[in-house]
Amino acid sequence: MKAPIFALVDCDNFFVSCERIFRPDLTDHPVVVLSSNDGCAVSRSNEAKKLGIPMGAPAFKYQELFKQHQVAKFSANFELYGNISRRITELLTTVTPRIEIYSVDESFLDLSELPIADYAVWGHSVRAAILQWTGVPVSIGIASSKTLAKLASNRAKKLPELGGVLNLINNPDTDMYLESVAVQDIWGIGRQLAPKLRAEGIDNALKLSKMYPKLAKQLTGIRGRQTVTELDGISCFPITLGSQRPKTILRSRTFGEDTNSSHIVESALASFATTAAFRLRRSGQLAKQIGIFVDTNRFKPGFRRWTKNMSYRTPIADTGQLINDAVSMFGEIYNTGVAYHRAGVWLQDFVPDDQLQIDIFGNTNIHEHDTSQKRMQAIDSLNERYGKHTVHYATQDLARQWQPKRKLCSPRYTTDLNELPKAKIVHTTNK
DNA sequence: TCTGGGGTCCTAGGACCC
DNA sequence: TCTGGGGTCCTAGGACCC
Repeated sequence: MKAPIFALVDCDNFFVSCERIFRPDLTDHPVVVLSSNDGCAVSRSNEAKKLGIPMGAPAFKYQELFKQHQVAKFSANFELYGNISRRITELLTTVTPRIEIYSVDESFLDLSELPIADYAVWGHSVRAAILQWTGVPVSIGIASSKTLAKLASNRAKKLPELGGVLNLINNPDTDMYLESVAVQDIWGIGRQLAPKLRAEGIDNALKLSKMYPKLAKQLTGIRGRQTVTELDGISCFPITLGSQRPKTILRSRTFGEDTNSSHIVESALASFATTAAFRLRRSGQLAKQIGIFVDTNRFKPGFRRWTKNMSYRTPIADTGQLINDAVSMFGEIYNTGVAYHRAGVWLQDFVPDDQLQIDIFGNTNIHEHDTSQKRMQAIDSLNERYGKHTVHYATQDLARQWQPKRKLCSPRYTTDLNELPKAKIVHTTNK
């Protein structure tokens, strides 16, 4: 077996880059993409970063700066980003089928078995192909472990002279690159572990790579020890091929406005249960547990959260049943005096939908289960064919007022025929 | 006035059992 | 008032990620 070699392909400022595909006028211009309710900056162009807008910056605190520098703002348009993301991973799949889609904007590739003479040259050609075919700039890191590949792509992003690609395989400058990465910027080292390590005098990746594994385990737990080993060039985290089935599914939103209306909250919960159940069915699973939560505003004094959950003897994926249970659980905790700010539905404790166990007390109603499965299949295929909300449950319609605000949303350029980009034909005449 | 959403894995401690 | 030791399983919460 050959020594493992990984590439991490990481899109630059992904959401901003997606918006720029259709707005070339915004190249070199500061751009931010805002979260739900246009609340926080969740993606920033390099120009916006230079203005000092941090990740997660609350938009209302930066309005002045936005105005002063004419920062272009967009509400997050996940249909667009999801579509661009799929185009990129399809392209990468033609490079090698041994790919792990790590997130919407990052994929690991296993290069061990590929006949590549020069990894840096290979990286630059992949980068150029993605830019040409999708318009999205990426950074590529190549190394013998995932953690080092992450670190390499981070350097490739930050150091312009690298042209977006850094290979650390047999690279004599590896120690220099490790030394230039602060301990809190290492994959797997977060807000809690970084100060602990700094207190031990370990403030960069090179020092961490030389830490005694025993001490690392003691100080940072098993994952921290593995991170140390990975930085030392020995792979601990293998590539995960194929699509993984989720272990929990959560759907939640902050409301457009706080509300104390039970109808509005019920309508929101019904929508969350619907999308969660659809995701559950698409993953080929049934759930044994459903839970709900409702929150007040966490930034206001007296913040509170209420939760409720229930288990099913026979696991289900039936939207109607899940809506019913979500709404009735809310009925048990509803309080007319509360300003509800946010709510959510989660599903967990899954089993594959082809392995329904008959419980020993004879409580499993196979007939009801089969009827439900067929009903759901019919609804899903109608909605796939004729559009998302063709068939839905009435509870969702009781009130739509809970929906978050998205005042600055770009068109769904690539996924809705009515919102295609318009081309302007310019006639030129030769004299 | 205005502060996102969706995940995974690990660990400590309690419940329970022998 | 004293009243073992060890194992497993489960769960809540912590820490991390994008």
